[in-house]
Amino acid sequence: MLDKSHKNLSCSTCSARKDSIFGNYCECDATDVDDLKSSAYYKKNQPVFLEGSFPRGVYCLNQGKVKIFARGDEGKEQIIHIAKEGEIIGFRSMFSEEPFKVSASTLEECNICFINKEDFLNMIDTNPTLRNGIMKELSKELGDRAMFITNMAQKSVRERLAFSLIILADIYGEEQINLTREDMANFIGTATETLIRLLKDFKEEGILEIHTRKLEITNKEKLFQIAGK
Amino acid sequence: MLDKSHKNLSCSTCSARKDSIFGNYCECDATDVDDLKSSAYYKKNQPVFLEGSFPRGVYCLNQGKVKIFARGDEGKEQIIHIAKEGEIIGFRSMFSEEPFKVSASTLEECNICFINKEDFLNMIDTNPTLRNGIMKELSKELGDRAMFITNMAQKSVRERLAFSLIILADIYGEEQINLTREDMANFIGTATETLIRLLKDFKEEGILEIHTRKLEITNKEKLFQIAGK
DNA sequence: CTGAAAAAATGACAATCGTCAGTTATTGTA
DNA sequence: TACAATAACTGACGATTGTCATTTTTTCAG
Repeated sequence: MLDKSHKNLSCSTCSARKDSIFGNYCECDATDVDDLKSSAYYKKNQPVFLEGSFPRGVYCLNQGKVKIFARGDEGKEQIIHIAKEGEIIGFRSMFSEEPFKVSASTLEECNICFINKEDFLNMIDTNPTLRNGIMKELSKELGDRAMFITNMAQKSVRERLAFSLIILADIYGEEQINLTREDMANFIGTATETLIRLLKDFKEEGILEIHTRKLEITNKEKLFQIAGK
Repeated sequence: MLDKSHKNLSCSTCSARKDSIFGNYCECDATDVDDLKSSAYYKKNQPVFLEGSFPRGVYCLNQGKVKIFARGDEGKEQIIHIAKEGEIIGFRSMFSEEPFKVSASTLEECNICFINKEDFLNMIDTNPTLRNGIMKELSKELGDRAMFITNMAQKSVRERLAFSLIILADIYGEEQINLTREDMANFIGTATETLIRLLKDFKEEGILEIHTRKLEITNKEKLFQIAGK
């Protein structure tokens, strides 16, 4: 499944392509992108890019999940987003011409392709469909963040956990949610201990089963109820 | 200062123009925009656009401040952003082709210009400089929101108040901060009562003076200290 | 397979913060 | 100017949630 050779990933056979901006918006041949990109294997917990540095290009996730996070004043991580197969990450700072405001780090073993800044910007300039796709993506995300902020500000930790589990279940799809308690707490915006206690509550309420690190949602309906709406 | 005639605002004499995307990125003549836009006078607390509706165009603030807010499950407002003179609002949903995720409402008397959706999209398509400006703006905002989320999730209400006062002081510039306690609480993400108590604390600590609704910051240095970094 | 390190879990405790209920002050308007 | 409506403020109280300290479990490298 995972290709550790760093070489023979191809866009034309990329299983993540259909979920990606390229798949949806790029009329151009997959091979066009193929020629430009390079691909690499990442181990678990390996940085992809770091807050403060300047982008040299964009990353397209072929396989695996990546956390996007900011750091608070005391260095505590706040996970803003968890990117999965098909997503392109790291392009925002390229447009804003600022250093990265966030860092990205793999949550599991990953295959990630890389497209050079110049090549990517060139694609954007010459391909209106792709460009519109990117603008759409940026705008959509801004809307999502508004909701995220509202949830953070107004919901209790219990409600936020329910809400976040729904999001995570969606990201992990068929798989079981697989995050350290610390990462999960940093996504929800709470202390690790509080998260653990609430997970136990949820378990006792029959909402989920805990298989050590992996979580299995058994009553999604109730999660919606707790999350509110 | 405020023009209630709905008619004789001109981009070429617009004092907000220099702070706007148009001023910075649009090589085109101000009169080009002039011909397309219409302008209107808004009373205090008047909606500009509403969550759930579809955008018909974009709004350019000539005079006055506008709050951008989402609503939580119980209908409580969460203010995401306060827009001031020169800012363009309402264009995100135009790109995402979704209904508005947020609402906008005037905080004071305003003059606001309106540009039709088709005309604006046409400008974007034909003017790469403007387009890049918009993309830069979208990306920058996404970075800001990541920080906003982190602050919401990790800072205490006291720290958030300090942080928010710094932002508000910047938005209000020479003027004194002028918001209802409720709006301010909805910006910080706390209960109105808590906000009032903390403002009193800050006053006693010599950080600000309260002139009923208006706030005068007297010790910005200390605010930075409390906000953390 | 084993031991060390990392992660998960538990308990005790205090403080922050939200809620409710009520009073005082301010604003806008007839 | 007075009155109603809105906003600002105060007090009491308890629940939620964070912190610290410690134990148990899991993971992983040698």
